[in-house]
Amino acid sequence: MPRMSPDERRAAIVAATRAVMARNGIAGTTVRDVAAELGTSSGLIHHYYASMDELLAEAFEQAARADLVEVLDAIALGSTPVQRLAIFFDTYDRGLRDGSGDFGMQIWLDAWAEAARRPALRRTSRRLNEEWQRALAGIIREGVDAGVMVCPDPDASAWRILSLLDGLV
Amino acid sequence: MPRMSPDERRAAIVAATRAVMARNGIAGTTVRDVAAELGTSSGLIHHYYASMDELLAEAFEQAARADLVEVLDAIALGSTPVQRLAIFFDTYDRGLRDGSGDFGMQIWLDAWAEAARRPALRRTSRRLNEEWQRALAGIIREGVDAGVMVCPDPDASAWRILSLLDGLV
DNA sequence: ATGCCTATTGGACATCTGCGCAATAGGGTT
DNA sequence: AACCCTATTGCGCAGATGTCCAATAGGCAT
Repeated sequence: MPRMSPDERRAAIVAATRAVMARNGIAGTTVRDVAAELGTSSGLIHHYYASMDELLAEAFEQAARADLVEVLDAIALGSTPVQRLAIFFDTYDRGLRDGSGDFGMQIWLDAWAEAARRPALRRTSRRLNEEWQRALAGIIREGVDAGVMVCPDPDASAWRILSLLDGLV
Repeated sequence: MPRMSPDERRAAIVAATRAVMARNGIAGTTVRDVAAELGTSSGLIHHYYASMDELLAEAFEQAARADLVEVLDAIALGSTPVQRLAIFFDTYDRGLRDGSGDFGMQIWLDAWAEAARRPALRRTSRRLNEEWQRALAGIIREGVDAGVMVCPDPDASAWRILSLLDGLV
């Protein structure tokens, strides 16, 4: 109800959307749910976000990027490529158990399923996935350059490893 | 339009549902879509299936079981456990490329996402998944009994292997 | 104080969904 | 040919959803 600056309001809307998403899944997140979570009217959401697709994409991006940043920060603690790779697997594993982060990997399944109907969400999901791949490929490339790993095609290997990890959910 | 026997009609409804499911995904399959695909009225669907959930579960079961049977048939051609395991991986791999079968693995993602809202579909999905696990565990157990494989817990290993394969999509 | 800009409201609207029901029509039996 | 059973119709209902819009109100500059 209180009047907020556009930036604050946008942030509050996305935060409320993330909360509802974590509770009901992406498909179960409606404009009215978000408005109720926020304690405002539903019209306000559309004052800041042109479409629900756009809002869901933004909320998913923030949620997914938070997990990515968490893993990247943990990786930065490793001093060698091998250490960093070990930390990557360890943090990734902990992240998908929905323990520390906002929620686990279920949101990625939702995102992939909803992507068929929501163009903005599809683009965001695809972009985030590529960022994960780039991060992992970077570690492998470091290892190859340092001579402690052997991998003819780090990019392809990164894709395959991520696929395996995702499947473990 | 033509009058059909209950058995024929039920089969026709499920077939039409599978067609729509393959085209629009599980979430995008509505009663009216199925009726249009079938060339009948929407009321007819409810004359044979009490709920949409039930119909989707039945259609998913038939589609998923078709893939399972295909793999099981291929496995039967192998003479040794090792051969059978190789055939399993090979056929599974071909199946998920949506080449031969009705469609690929996308239906499993849809099923998992929709399972949150549709109890019957959730039960069916879970049951089919267990059948896959049982099939794979059976092969491993044969290998262990024959002394050509070593595995302390075939059931757990089967789950893990299936997770990995699913992730590869 | 006055006035303007805009954040915020609350509901209307169109669409889509699953579902149910009274009426119709087609075919097999007698 | 008369009849009954039921497969089939077509529409209506209630609920949910995304989107839009005219009206309101709160705060900042003047």
